[in-house]
Amino acid sequence: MRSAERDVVTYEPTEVEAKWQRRWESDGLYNSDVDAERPKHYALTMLPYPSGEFHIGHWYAMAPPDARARYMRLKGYNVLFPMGFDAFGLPAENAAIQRGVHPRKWTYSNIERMRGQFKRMGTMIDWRREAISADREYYRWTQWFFLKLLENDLAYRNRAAVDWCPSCNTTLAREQVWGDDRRCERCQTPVVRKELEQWFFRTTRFADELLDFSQIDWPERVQLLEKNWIGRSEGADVVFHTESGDPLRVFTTRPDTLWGATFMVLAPEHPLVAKLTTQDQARAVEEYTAQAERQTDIQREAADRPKTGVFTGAYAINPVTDERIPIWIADYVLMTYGTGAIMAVPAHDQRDFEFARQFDLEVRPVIQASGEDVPDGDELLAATTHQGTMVNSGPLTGTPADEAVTAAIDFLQEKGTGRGAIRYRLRDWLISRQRYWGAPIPVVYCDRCGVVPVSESELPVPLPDDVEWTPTGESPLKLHPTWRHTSCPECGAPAERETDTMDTFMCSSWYHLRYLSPHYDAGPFDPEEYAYWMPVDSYTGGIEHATMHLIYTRFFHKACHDMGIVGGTEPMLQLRNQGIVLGEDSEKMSKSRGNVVSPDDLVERYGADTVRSYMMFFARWEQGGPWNSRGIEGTWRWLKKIWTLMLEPTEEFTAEPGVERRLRRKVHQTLRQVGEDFETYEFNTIVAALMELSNEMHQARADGAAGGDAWDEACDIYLRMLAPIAPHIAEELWERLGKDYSVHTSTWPQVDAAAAAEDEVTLVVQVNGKVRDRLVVPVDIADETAREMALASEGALRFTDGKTVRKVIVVPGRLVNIVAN
RNA sequence: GCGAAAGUGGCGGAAUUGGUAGACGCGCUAGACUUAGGAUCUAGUCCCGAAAAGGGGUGGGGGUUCGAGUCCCCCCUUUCGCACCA
Repeated sequence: MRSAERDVVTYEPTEVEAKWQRRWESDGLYNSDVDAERPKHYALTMLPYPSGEFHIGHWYAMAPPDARARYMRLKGYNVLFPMGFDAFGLPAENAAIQRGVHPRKWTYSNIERMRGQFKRMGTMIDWRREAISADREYYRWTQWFFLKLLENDLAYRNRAAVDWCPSCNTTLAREQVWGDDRRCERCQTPVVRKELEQWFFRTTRFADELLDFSQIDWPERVQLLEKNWIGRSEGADVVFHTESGDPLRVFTTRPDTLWGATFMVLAPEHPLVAKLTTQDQARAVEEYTAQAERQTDIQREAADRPKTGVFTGAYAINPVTDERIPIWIADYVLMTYGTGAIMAVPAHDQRDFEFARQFDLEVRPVIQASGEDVPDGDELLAATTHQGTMVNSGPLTGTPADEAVTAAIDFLQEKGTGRGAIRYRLRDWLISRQRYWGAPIPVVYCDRCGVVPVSESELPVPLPDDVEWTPTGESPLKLHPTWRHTSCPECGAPAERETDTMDTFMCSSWYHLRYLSPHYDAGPFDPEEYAYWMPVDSYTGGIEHATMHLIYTRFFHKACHDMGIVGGTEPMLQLRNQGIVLGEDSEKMSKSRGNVVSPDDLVERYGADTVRSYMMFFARWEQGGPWNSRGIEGTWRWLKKIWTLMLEPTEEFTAEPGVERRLRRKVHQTLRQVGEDFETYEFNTIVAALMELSNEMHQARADGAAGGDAWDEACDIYLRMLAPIAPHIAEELWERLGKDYSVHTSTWPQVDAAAAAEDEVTLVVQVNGKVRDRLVVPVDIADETAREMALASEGALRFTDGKTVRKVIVVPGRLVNIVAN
């Protein structure tokens, strides 16, 4: 009966998938709860922005990690695989402006749609733990964290020149300004600089901690990007003085070359410029400064542009030589790095060299390369950076160059004119945004009391729904008729709310904590959940967040650690990055190019299991690559073949023992490989291995193995291995083979090492490194036997004939190389 | 300019980390079965060679080694990040 029925059943993914998705949901199969008895595994994938539609990149980012989380579950871990939405942000507001839909409505209906797409993907997400950053119960705690940072002097307000996107009408963090032409990360509009009073977080205070990756397993590439971004430089702060006595601080990585400093250069915006400029230079300086100011708005152009600058008319005293050296201003010195002023050593710094040649300033070498004469500064063609010995350097003269930096610092410290110092490229994180759709900054301005934090019991400071969001450059909250008016939490007098909202990266800096207990209202997270689940064991997402989210979230966690809010110092122990799925034309997918692949269409045509499997198979996951619309056919065929392979009526069992032994060997070898590849995120070879095994099973069936014990074992193990990858078809076949629900709550099989072991190997016979024969021999063949068999093999004899065997190398159980001439 | 990663069949990609290069899949070729197929099945598919024998082959050139896709040096190309950071 049953087999007759099986005969006609064809694989209908749509039916199978809908059936099991309903069942799993009603059974709460993917609920994860604290269970002290079992080891935990927190698998986290970067939360999506609810843009409206799932694109294929979402599948690529989500499906393989989902498979891995499922694998960990089968391995016996209590797995938490949560999901949520990074729901505040500009696109919602832009949609509102363009289409007149309220950002809230736009965002939440997108979430609705995308949640449905997630469910169709067949993920093991525990939706009870969903967190949405635009929910009041979420941003209440985002605001709470802001207050904590403020309380602990990790948040501050400052008037500073900040990057402003004229199209998004808001300030941007340094990290959100991209490229050499300084464009807005979101809309590509060139940014301008504005002087504004803004909120910052003290990320720079954590620079060294952020550079320490010793406790976490993050890709080298990410570490490097972050190291470059943080840009730590060791050197010295040196105090020069102007002739009129004003201190002029510089930072240098080369204090050893101080004796070669023949002039100084200030950034045009340097505060001392106006004061020290002499009467007769005033006009030139003003003109240059005005021009530089205009230029910063575009950008100060490429590095290979000729140097420009103007003499201020003033002089400084070189603290080590007591010489009088001219002070210039030039736009190659940036106000935003170091102190905005440099000592120029043209003999040993190429930029200073170019400047000196441009304006005919003295070039004085202070390092002599070993075995060479001291070069004449006037004749140098470029700055020299070689090692050697210090010359013309007062007490340092004669010091080997590699000891000179330390010696110079010691000398400065003794003299009291400088000390060792470390500078970073990293800036403090600017978090103010002049936009509506974000978490309001919970601060009130009172004429009498100044900046007053909203008290915790008053949180959240709610975002009003009735706003005009015409972009004006001011926060829409400022234009609201009543919202900003409040009373001072301290003195009760009329006061005004901060009308800026927070950068959405603030929301996403702690979402992994909110997942632990999204509805908890005694704190941002339930400490019990934290104690069990944190830290995140496996974090996956795109590398584009290396210098943004990933720096912010670690800063955030470390700050919370220092404030006693969390116990650990690292939020995510392991990080892995998926690559990018390109269009079939190998270009980035975009609507304008028309090369966008819609996952919904694929799911409709092939089913979620095929799409999931193909996501794992089609490229090396960490690398990504161009889409191939024909390639998915192969994966689709594979699943169909498995279906028939397992459901075809069983013929008579006629297999010889060798067939079963071979089948079992392949099964257990595959099992071993699949397990290893899951550990290392090598998803493509997992699917390849399973394809190989199904080919082998096909052969075994042809050889009459179906119905035997080895066959049954093969099916059983196969389905458990398939379950993480293609959860629906695995569950369906599991049921049809009469096994207990659910395959997803079963266990990962044990490798039978004896079954996996080969009893024969192909011994490669080489003569002078070239393969001349292949012999099938017992796996445990003695080296001496192998050697003799190799020497006697037909292929070897043909090539050793008439030659003398000089040497024979035996690689046990693998290869024999005969050296003969 | 600085830093990093990567170059393997027509294509995506394997290769136990120094030991049979090209697993698996796409595509292609031939055949079978079908009213038909863009379904399914079988066989083949790195290049030269009719075939066998053999030879060549992992961007290019050198080197180390019994043996190199893998290690070292030089060069080329591509991609990414930073970009006058003192």
